[in-house]
Amino acid sequence: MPTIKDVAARASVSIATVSRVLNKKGKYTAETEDAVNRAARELGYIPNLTAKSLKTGLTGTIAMIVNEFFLLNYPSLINTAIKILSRQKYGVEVVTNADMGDCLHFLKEGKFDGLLIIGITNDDNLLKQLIETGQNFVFMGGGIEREDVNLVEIDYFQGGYLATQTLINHAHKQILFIEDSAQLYFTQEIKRGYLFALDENGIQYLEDLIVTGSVNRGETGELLGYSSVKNLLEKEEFSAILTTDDKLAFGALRALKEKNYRVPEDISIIGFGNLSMSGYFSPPLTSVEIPISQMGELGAEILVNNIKRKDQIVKRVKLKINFVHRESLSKRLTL
Amino acid sequence: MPTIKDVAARASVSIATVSRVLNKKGKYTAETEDAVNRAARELGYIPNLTAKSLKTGLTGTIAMIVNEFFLLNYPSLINTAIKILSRQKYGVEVVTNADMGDCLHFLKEGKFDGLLIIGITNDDNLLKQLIETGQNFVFMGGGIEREDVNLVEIDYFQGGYLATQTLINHAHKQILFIEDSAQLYFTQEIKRGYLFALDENGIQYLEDLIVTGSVNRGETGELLGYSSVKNLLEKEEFSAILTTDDKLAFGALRALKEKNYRVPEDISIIGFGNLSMSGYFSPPLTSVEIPISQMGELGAEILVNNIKRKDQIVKRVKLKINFVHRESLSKRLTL
DNA sequence: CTGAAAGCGCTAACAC
DNA sequence: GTGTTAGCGCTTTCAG
Repeated sequence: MPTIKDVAARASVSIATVSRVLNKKGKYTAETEDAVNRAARELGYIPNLTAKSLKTGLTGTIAMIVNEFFLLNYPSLINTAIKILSRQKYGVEVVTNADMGDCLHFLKEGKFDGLLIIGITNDDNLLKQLIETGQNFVFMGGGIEREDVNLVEIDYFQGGYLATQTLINHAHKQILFIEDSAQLYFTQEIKRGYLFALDENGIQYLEDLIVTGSVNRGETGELLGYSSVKNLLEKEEFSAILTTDDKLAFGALRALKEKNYRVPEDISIIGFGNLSMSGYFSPPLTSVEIPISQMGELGAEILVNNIKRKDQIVKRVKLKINFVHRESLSKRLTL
Repeated sequence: MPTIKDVAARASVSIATVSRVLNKKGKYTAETEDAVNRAARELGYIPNLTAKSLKTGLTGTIAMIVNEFFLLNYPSLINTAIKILSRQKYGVEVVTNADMGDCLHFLKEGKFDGLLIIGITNDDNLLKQLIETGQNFVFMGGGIEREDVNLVEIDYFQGGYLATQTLINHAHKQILFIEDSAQLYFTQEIKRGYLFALDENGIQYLEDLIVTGSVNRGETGELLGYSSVKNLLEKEEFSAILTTDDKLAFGALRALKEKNYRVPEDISIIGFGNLSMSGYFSPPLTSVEIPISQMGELGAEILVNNIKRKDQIVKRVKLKINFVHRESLSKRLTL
């Protein structure tokens, strides 16, 4: 691999001059510019990024800390973030299964110019240390109490509340709630919305109508939805189902079909996430759409602004959900 | 941020000694070991990765070059690769929309220890240059003719052939073929299999029964499947559908339902990819499963072995597909 | 067993 | 306008 020295030698100038013209900084004549560019081209010279980083303290790469659930279920989040970031000449390293301690480590290693963190469990002590590094990072998804960190969150609570309220408005009282996992923040928030709506309408929630899976540990959402509904259909009475993600709903739909229940005539169902295929199921699934791409976009933009402009203005954004009415929901007729 | 100098000063040793004990290389007494470790701990010292890289020439990060289609539709590929690679202490930078020229650039920049390349269009000249760098990389998905590069491919051709043959065995002759895009390699291969099977059975293929979308440019697969079938149902005669990915099939399924066609009684349909929800549609979708996780796993392992053991043994693997029989397929009854 | 010193490839004062 | 030089923080000979 040729280095800046080789280029300098070939162009008969000093390495400083090479650096100047290649980075278009400082002054030089048109002739030296030509000579340097030609030498560089002829040698196939590509500047070594590591050396540059060591000198500048900037690596041009962002770490995206994301849990497996989001990576597998909402790849558009990552895709969008990468798009925005690469447009600004940043590379994106995707890290899964990291905790806040790892984040701190990453920042201290100097490998990244910033962190985009999604769906991590908070730890106030570590968060404090993160802030103290003075480095740039933004959290996504929510679950961070402190007001002095960048946060782009989605109003999952509102989603859970709205979905439940809609069901109640359609005369449903016994609503089966299926969640991917009790560990995931968004799941907790949706449940909080569900319970809140129930409570507000004077409906006592039933322990038996809340099913908790462990989808973040390999189990597929479809299977969880399928088997819970298949089991509970015989044991419990309910006229509607709310799930924390559409895949759970897909499974539920199938269980219902196999047991000869009609949707929505016998049982109504609302999913979460509005996946691309949700409108193509039969019946098309009513779902709470979450602005996942927008979250990635905003998060990336805030991070870049923080890094580039050094504006240490903390941004906190709460994104609204969008209720997508389709055909899996109707007024309660049975029970 | 404390540097190795600070640790050395605090432990009253030289920086060379600090480096030795922190990397457990060379010799040192138990006392110096303790002193250094204590100093490092007390200062919260984390070695600077950039400096280390500049010295060693190794960055500990792999670039995963992946097109948007794979990122969005098969996130498990990325997830698996990250898992394997991070277990070996490698970070993974995910790059989308890169071509082979970019790959070459990446290698020369020295930012990566290796490349994992998925679904990129080949360019023999650039490939040659890639090889000449002497760096490590492995291709995934196929489309590389040269025998002297690592390649983990999936036998898409066989998948397309088998699916079509199965349809023909079920007395289907007019088979609608819907592909995401003519640009994508796997799509071309599936089509090749489709045409081959047709030809082998003496069935003339019909231009009008081949629909080509541009899913890699933002269009959703479901919509493409839906609208093509909805249109063609009135114009063309066919008793079966084969799609290059399950999302297309989901759309097709919906169009058929809306037009009151029964699946599989009136029309049979086979998808590709066997997504997690494919078995939960109604009817459950017959699909050609592709070993996408396994591809990521193998690719990552081959790459790591190449880097670590410096075994320049070129590995070429062709992974088999797995036909998943479900209920969207039956013997032709109509037409 | 430990320290001094060279140097990875580059950028940015600073002199000329 | 251009060259010299001092590092960025680390690893690794090479002496001792």
